[in-house]
Amino acid sequence: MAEKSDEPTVRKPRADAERNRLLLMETAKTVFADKGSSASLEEIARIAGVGIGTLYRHFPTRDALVSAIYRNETAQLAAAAKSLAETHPPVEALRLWLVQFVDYVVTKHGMSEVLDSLVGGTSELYADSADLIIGAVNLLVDRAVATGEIRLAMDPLDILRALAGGASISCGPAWREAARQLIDILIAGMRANR
Amino acid sequence: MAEKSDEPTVRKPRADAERNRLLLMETAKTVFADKGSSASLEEIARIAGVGIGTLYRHFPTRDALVSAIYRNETAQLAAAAKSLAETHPPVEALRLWLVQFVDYVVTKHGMSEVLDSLVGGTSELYADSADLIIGAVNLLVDRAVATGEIRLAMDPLDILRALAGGASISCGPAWREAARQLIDILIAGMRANR
DNA sequence: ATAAATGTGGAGGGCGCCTCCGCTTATCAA
DNA sequence: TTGATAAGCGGAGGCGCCCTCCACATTTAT
Repeated sequence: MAEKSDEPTVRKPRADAERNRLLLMETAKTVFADKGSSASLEEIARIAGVGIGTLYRHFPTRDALVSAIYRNETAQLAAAAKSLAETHPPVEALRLWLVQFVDYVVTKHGMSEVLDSLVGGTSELYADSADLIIGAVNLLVDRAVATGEIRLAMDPLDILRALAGGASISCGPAWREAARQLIDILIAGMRANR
Repeated sequence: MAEKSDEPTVRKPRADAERNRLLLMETAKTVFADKGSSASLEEIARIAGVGIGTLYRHFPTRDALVSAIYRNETAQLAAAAKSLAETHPPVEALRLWLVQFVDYVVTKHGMSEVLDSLVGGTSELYADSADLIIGAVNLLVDRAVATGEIRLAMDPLDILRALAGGASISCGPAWREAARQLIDILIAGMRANR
């Protein structure tokens, strides 16, 4: 046996396949940004210059495509929680991260798939990305609760739902500003020191 | 001229037309409740036993249909603001109304058209319903601000956006509970007495 | 060079949206 | 009651999108 010990045959993935995958993701990112998340998948394939079948092979569902596009950014957002936690006092870190979260959501202007993926909870496909976000917000909230600075009688995820949901209704820069105010109000409302 | 002075001919609206209009609204309400807001309009027409053309005559867009269905309930919700304002202290009235607002939204489980109509702002069709809601929340917030009990540095509508948006992501009873907590936190955060 | 695995592309069936227009039915005047 | 006529009905049909499927092309490994 000249193969790897556990797999009968391992073959280098075809070069054209990987090329098409990346091409589709780039094209989709542009088109989604232009036309919103409901853009036609056939149009994306057309613009990318590949057949519709190819798109579906790489991304069996619309969600899979969207998820793939934003996986990196999502991971970054989650990572930011850690670094904020290390460099800021608990409540301030939480506040800053929530602002970043809103910015992240707003730039995807109303892509309900993205939101569902992060905080909706039903989609299996997104489990990993969602876990990252959930872990991030829990880390920050737990820290702030541990110092006794804030109290929280609800799932932190629901705060994200409110912030993200607002964006899905009134997306764009206006919500960005509104959400900042909202975050301040929420933080104030959660503070334990009356 | 035996007719009205300004109109050449006024004729009683046909009885079957009005019948079909009501039938469609009832059917649509049921179907939307069952299958969500993206249910097929053709299916609604089929179940109602009318042609698709008839549906489109009465309700030129999906929004028009949804809007017609919930116009009454929306008006009631708006009216509740007035009666709460008369029977409760300002902040409590606001809190109670927000709870009612969430209940209202949740029962339409994630009908983004409804939400857009109320707080999204772009749709012309809903201007009247939206104005009612905007008037209601402004009334309550203004009252509470006037007594100095709360401060608010943002458009009250944005609070509704957050509450309604959350429902669009995580609809159902779970959000109902979460929103109640959120409302309490918001009220606490808006209180001026530190 | 050749075999085998891997990936491609687009035709095709299904469905929903919406328009258009020939036909039906209710209303009104005589 | 009986036309005349406006008002309304309904569904065929064009379009676009979704997604599957498979004959064919390309790549990799031998």
